Amino acid sequence: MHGPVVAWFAENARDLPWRRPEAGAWGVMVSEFMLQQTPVARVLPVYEEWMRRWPRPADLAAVPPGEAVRAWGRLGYPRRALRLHAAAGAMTERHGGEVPTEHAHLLALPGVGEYTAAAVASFAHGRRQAVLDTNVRRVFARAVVGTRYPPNATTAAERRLARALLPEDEATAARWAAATMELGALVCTARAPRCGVCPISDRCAWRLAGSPEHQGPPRRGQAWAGTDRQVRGRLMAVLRESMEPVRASVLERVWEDSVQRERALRGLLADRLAERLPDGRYRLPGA
DNA sequence: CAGCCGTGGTC
DNA sequence: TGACCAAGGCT
Repeated sequence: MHGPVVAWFAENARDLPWRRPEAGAWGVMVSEFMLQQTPVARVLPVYEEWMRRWPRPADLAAVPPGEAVRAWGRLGYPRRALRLHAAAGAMTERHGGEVPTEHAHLLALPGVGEYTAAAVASFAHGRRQAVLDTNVRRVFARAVVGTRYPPNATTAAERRLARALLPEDEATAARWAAATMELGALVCTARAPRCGVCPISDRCAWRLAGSPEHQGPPRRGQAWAGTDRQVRGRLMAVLRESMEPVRASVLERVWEDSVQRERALRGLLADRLAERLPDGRYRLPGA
C-alpha cells in the first residue's frame, strides 16, 4: 500500500507552514507541540505569530515562561506552552540552541514524548522513524487490522506493525510517515471516513470485512462541565488577558464554589502556570 | 496505567 | 444538542 499512499500524498498534501523549508527544525517542533490535541485550523495563526516573535529556541528561552503561556492563547492545555519554553531552554543550554536530531535526545526534552520525538526526527531531520500518532494508528487499524478504531492506548503490537511497515530507505520512510498521517487526517477520519477518495480502499481490511462497527468498550469521552479543568481554564483566561497582576477578588468571580475554585488555583500554582506575588495578587509566571 | 490536563468546532 | 473529536504527555 506504500505506493498509492505516497502518490496520494504527493498530490494532496496540505501546504502547511511547518512543512515549508523555512520552518526549520524549530518550526516543526513548535508545530508538533501546538498540534498535540489541537486542530490545525486553530494552530495556524498562533504558530505564525510564535515563529515571528521567537524564530529560534534561544529567543523563546530568553523570555519569562508566562510570555509563552500568554502567546499560547486559547490553544488549550497551557502546560504545553510551559514545556515548550522549558524545552527551548534545554536546547539552548545543552544543544547549542539547535533542535537535536537523535530520537533519544529529543525524548529527553520536556513535553516531548514518543510521538513528538519521532515526528521531529522524521519531519524535521528526515530520519527513519516510525511515527505513531492517532491518525496513523487509525489508518493501520482499518487498512491492516480490519477494525474501525485502534486500541485506546498504543500497544506493542501497533509499534511492531509500524516498524514493520516502515520503508527501508530513509527518505522514503520520512515521506511514508507524513503520508500516512495526512491520509488519516484528511481521508481516513474518525467519524466519517471518505473511503470514496481513499487510495487504498480496494485493499483496506476494514472495508473488505464489511466496515464492521466498533467492538468492545465504548471510547470514554472526557468530562468537562463542572470539572477542575473548566475552572482552571477560566482562571487562566483571566490571567492571560490581564497585562497587570490580578487581585484575588477578580479571580473569585470566575467560579461560585470557593472550595473547587481554591483547589483549581492551588493546582495552577503547583503546576507553575500561575504565581502569587508578595502583595497577594496573581499573574502568569514571570510575566 | 487510568486519569488528568483546555478549547472550540462538528454532526 | 450534547457527545465526540483534534499531529499527546505525564504521573
